[in-house]
Amino acid sequence: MPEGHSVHRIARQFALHFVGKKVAVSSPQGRFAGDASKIDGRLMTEAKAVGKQMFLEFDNGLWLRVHLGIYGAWDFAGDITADATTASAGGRMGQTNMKGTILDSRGEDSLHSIGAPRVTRLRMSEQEKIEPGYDTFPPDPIGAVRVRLLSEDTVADLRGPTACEVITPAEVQAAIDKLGPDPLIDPPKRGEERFVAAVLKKSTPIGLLLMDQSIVSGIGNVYRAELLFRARLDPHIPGKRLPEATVRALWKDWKKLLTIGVQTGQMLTMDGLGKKQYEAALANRDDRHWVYHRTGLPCRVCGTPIVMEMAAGRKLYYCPFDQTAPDQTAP
DNA sequence: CATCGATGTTGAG
DNA sequence: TCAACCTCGATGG
Repeated sequence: MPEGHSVHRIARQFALHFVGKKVAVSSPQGRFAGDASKIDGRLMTEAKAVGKQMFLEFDNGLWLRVHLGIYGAWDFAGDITADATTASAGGRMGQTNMKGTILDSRGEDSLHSIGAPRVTRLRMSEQEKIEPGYDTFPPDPIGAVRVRLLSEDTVADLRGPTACEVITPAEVQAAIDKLGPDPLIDPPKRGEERFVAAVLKKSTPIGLLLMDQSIVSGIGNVYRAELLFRARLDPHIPGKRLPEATVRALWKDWKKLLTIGVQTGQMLTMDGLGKKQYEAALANRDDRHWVYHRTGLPCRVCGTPIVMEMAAGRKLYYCPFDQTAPDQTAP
């Protein structure tokens, strides 16, 4: 479920609260027990995200590779500073807070404790939310926890990942080499050039290319639909038929949306709106996108009903009126 | 309470 | 092309 922005935020959580600490690694559920012993008790030395994958390095040179897939999630607890969560305060998390069950570890309502250093329990997947607290540290694992990473004052539980394995540096490099550029990882110029070159050589429709992690990293079904609408681009156009300028603009827009996503923890794709509409988008998840999940609803620009069609097993949403072939003669 | 579907990927056929 | 993976919120009875 998480697209690239979530994974970067999760990596940041590890960088802030685990890197530099000795980590006890276990597998309460059991399925990771063999690999857990390879890194159990080591110091975590680095945390980084590339696209939808995260890599955690330990001081014996081994890495933990995690891909959350469609249901994976991390639960953090302990000395997790409010830092990583404040940016979401206006959105989804605000709603959670308003249910009234959220207390930080000092027993104060999180909404009214700006600057408070701790929250009780933070779940990070495609959404982020604060969950009810616990009595003793570390808290008991909730559900089937594949991996538990426990430092002296923080804990992270992983459940439902598509991929979770301990690998060597060479294998990390191989995994990254299979991925297309990530705007937050690749050097700016080089990332754009890689993307443009890859797209312009493919006869595959751009709607599929944007979802191909070997072409560009981190885009999922929401960002795909929204990027194409923002570009007013027909998803069916083959990559090689697009003007180069259009492809460059797509890359720049992805970099922009990803940056916003990492900053806010939300997929804000209607950033050009006025203040009033923008706040409505923040408040209502159903009112947040141009075309995603809006089958049959009127296009926000022209009123034409939004179309949904299946493409490679995923739902593709677009406006059949506004999203057209780009003008080949444009500069 | 049962069922469905999801912001993903892999591998079998 | 499609099922499997494995979890959980949304939906309907």
